[in-house]
Amino acid sequence: MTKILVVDDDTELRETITEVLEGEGFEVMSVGDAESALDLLSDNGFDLVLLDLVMPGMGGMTAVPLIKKRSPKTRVIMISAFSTVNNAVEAMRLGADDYITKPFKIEDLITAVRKNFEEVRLNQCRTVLDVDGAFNSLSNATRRQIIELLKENESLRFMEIARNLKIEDHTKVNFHLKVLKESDVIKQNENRAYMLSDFGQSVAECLTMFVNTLKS
Amino acid sequence: MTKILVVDDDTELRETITEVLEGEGFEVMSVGDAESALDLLSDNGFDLVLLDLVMPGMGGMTAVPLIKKRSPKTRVIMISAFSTVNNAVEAMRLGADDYITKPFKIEDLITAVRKNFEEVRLNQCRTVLDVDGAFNSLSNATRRQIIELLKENESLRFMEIARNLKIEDHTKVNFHLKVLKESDVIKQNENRAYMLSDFGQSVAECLTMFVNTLKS
DNA sequence: TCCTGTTGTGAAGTTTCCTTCACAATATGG
DNA sequence: CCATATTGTGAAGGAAACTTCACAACAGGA
Repeated sequence: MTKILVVDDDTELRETITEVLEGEGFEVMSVGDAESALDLLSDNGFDLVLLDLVMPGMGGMTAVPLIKKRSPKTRVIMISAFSTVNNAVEAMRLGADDYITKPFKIEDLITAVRKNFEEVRLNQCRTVLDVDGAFNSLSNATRRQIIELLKENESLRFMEIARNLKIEDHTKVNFHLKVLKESDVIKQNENRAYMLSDFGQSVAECLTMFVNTLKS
Repeated sequence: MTKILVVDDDTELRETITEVLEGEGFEVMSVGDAESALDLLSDNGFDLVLLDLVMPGMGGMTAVPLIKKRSPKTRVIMISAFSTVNNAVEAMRLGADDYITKPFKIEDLITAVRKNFEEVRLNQCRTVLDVDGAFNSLSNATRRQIIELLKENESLRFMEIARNLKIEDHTKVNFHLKVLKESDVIKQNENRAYMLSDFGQSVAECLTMFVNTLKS
């Protein structure tokens, strides 16, 4: 269930937005000022905040970085009646993920909300998969050795790797090579020799960076 | 079985060394020139090379970097009758791990060999354990999220973490917190709130570095 | 040609990791 | 003080990762 928090001092508008979004299947809460919003955010995990720019007490511009600090993965859409390019840019620089101007058609709001969720999902899928693959490769000591070996050596034949690692059972080596190949860390050239892929180069660099950082 | 390669043009000395080291329980091969040594090294996994500095054909000084490039984890002990400080320094700079002067007492040779193996083992134990722990922590997506959360937030209570991750089953969170605590990535303060340890700070930095590198 | 070393596959088996469940000790607010 | 929320433990089951085994295609050298 995706949770949205509406922050606006205009009670009527708040209720309208709440009803509409609940009609779209979201779980919505709303508060009238930024301070209450921040309190709520620290406990409950909201996915998105609709934040009014101008409010009594803390304004939206001040609230954005605080929200982002407290709950970094929560998306923030700024809503403003006093729209200038500068305001919009400033809000985005401070961490807002989107910016829409009042008055807005209710469909535009829904569109903006959906768009932001899609972006979140896309981002997560893309990089999480890559990072997952990389860490999966690196979580195993044998595979780390293979990567380091290939970083030193450009390209190596199967048995060269096996012997260098002093692993008797060649099928064991084969298993890990397969894993590395499936996550695109290594590839085979026309002579069946193994070498790092482009992605593998990055992973190898990260690995040494990592080891160096941990040593110190 | 630890394998040693002796490279020296003096056949008699080679045989002596071979016998002694075999008597000590090592598996020893020997060749009379650096070129043959390099051929052998690419296939078989030697742990240590005893390398004469002066030989007909390729000299030891030239051979050291080639050996290290071909087989980075193999230790190289340089042996020289023409010992000067400069030679020794240069050999070490080129990648030799130790340097002993001819003539030497046979015990000194054995001592040097043993010392080098111990260093290897120590190094491996030390850093491999740390790195292993770190990668073990990072190999799991939930644990990565926890680390990122704690990187943003300084310190968090148990339920704050659970809610932020949207994990219903709190014991699951507890499990991963335990793993992280056991590998010294996180710790608990006096209020039972969780925070990154010093080691955890490094790990967290590595993590973001890693993610950034992979994104590009 | 045969033989040996290389490279590979798929299917057990084994271990390690992760999740879930049942239960409990300790706060903390009303 | 009671009720509820928080925090924690250990054991049992399932899932995923790793290892081992049996077998085979294929190349190159004697």
